[in-house]
Amino acid sequence: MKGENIKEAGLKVTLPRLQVLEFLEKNVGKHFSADELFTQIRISSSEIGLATIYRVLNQFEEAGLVIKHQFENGQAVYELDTGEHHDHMVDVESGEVKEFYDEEIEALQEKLAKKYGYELVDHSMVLYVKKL
Amino acid sequence: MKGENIKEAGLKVTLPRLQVLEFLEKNVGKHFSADELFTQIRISSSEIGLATIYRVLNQFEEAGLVIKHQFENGQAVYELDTGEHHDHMVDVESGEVKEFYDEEIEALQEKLAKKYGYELVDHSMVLYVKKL
DNA sequence: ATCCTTGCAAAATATTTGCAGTATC
DNA sequence: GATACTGCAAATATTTTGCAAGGAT
Repeated sequence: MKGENIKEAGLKVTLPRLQVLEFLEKNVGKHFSADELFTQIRISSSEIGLATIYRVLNQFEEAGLVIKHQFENGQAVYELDTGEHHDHMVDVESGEVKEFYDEEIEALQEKLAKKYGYELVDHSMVLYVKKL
Repeated sequence: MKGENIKEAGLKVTLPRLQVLEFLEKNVGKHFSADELFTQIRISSSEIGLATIYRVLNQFEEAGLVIKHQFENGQAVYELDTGEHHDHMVDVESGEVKEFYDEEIEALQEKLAKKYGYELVDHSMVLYVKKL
């Protein structure tokens, strides 16, 4: 169903919400700022307001539909939450974001938490990199 | 010497710069937003401008005297760069923050960046944990 | 004496909110 | 039809910049 997950979040299935969700679904693994989403959706179709984008993204985040990231550049970016954990690598020169998953790192983090007497609940790791 | 590291950064040793640096030196391991520094320095002494705080912090960051962190709340925070890198472990139940350093993780991050054709410039890692 | 630095105010960014009209259930 | 939602504009919040005055070497 098209707006099933929107409805499940207790939100009405409206055009702006569908547009935002569908755009993110078409671009899984990529990250967009509110302004980029605004521009993209404006280009491909109708009259959407930037404020609405922000409102919808906040509601989606609350509902667990999207993940919000605050990388080092001031602007927050959003991506669809596919439920599959991954970490991020940010090219500090181009701003490009790559996702990656490394079993060794994950295991090491578990081990580290235990070493300090904790259980690992969640983590975030961002590598800031530049091209060699 | 008091303003030695300021001078070494190619900056003139001025009152605002000394005040910011000394405040951070008195609070190693803690993090402050520009606004908090502004308020704190205003309370304890003289007429300093918020814009100056921002300028000084940017210069200090450039010079490697302070580290800037962009946490999840929009406001950037700064801490003195003691030269000792560390990551953070946050107890999700108590809110307590532990700093830690692990050679194996550091090496693995370098390796990972290389694997994707990048040079590691910086990284941030936060482990969210709870007591076992 | 020169050039850097400062504080203030205004500008630039990023995001949120008030409101009156509109669409969804 | 009631209520939630929207777009726009105005309001906030954070950080940067222009400028004239003040300070360091």
